Amino acid sequence: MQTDDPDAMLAQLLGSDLSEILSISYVVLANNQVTNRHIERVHDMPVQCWSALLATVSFPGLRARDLLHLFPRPQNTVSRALALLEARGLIDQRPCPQDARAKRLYPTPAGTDLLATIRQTARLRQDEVFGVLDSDERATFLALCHKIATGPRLVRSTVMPDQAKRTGMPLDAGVPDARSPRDSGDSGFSSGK
Amino acid sequence: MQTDDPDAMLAQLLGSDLSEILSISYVVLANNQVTNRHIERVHDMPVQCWSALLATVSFPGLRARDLLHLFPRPQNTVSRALALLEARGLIDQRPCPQDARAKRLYPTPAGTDLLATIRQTARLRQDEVFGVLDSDERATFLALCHKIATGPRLVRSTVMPDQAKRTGMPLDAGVPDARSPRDSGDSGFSSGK
DNA sequence: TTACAATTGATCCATCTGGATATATTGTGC
DNA sequence: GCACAATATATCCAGATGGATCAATTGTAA
Repeated sequence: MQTDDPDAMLAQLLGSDLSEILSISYVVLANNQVTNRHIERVHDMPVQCWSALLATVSFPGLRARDLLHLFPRPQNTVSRALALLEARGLIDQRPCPQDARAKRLYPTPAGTDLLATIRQTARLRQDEVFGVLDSDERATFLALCHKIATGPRLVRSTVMPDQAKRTGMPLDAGVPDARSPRDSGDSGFSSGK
Repeated sequence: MQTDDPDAMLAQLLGSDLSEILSISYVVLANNQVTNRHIERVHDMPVQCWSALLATVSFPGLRARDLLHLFPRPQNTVSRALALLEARGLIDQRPCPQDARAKRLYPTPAGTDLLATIRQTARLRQDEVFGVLDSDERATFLALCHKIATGPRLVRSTVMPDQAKRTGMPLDAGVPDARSPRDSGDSGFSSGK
């Protein structure tokens, strides 16, 4: 099937055999373009920073490793985000008495204030994105999202296991690049391997 | 409210005033950790490459700019993804007769084959993620996703406009000044982090 | 025609990302 | 106690990212 209309192409992809993954990814990608860029421009802060700030304000005293569970991202990304938040005086990282390796995170008043500002804009944005649904639909969508989010295979896949290796790739030969040092386990994110 | 259980924290965030945005973002972030890493490991290819390959196989003859509409990403990212796909012999970029600026994209047989492999795995992954829903729920979820995806404010926000400036400036109508890169259509609009 | 804005895609380059690794601490078994 | 694995976080650095810009073309209006 052929078409030249971008909207028709999008509609067709979102109705294909990969409709579910493509649809939800499209929504989040498109929203990220708007939201992340806005927060970056207005507050000079990448997305992982205000995610971390949100969590810290919501759960004062949590540890960096808890953030990995709330916002699945590489561990060093979280570490740097916290360093930035601390450098800006938005959070405090205090050594944990029970475990000297860990640090407990607490928002400063400035951090709490800034988050309140961001939260307000984010709420408006949320209503903008989900406002096309009526309130019953919104409730339904949220409930289904939660069901998906708590599914056991979302984070621990069997069809795409962590230890999968490279396939033969019989037909590349033409790329000078070729060497990639990937491998090994997933530091940080997983609780077991 | 205080808790030390990461699962309880997650549940609480996903039920907060930002529940909808946080929930859908969580699902996609978690899935990306699994899917993108897998494809990268197995096929040595970043996510934007197989997205572009999928689109090219689905709509042979499309132009790079169409990809921006299908997969909202920075324009240079798309440009590089296509260069890589071509270097690997997975697509051809042929000059467009109607418009010498543009190039039309066509999959090679190798590209079509590789996409078939990736598509199969992606389908399995999709069933893994959405399999926690019964088929009525899946249909409902998909329909609601589509409604959200086609909402006019998803891509063109009013609360987070493109021309927003640094902190301190509230969202007054801004300056509808001269040289603002307004696009009535949707060219090079994109870019986000 | 000429001039100029708009559009398509490629490229520059400062910054960011993330896999690997390092450092410090805790826990466990002997 | 000691040795060693596991855990919490920080840091290194090759390579990716993305905002800005460029060159080439097209469209448009005098």
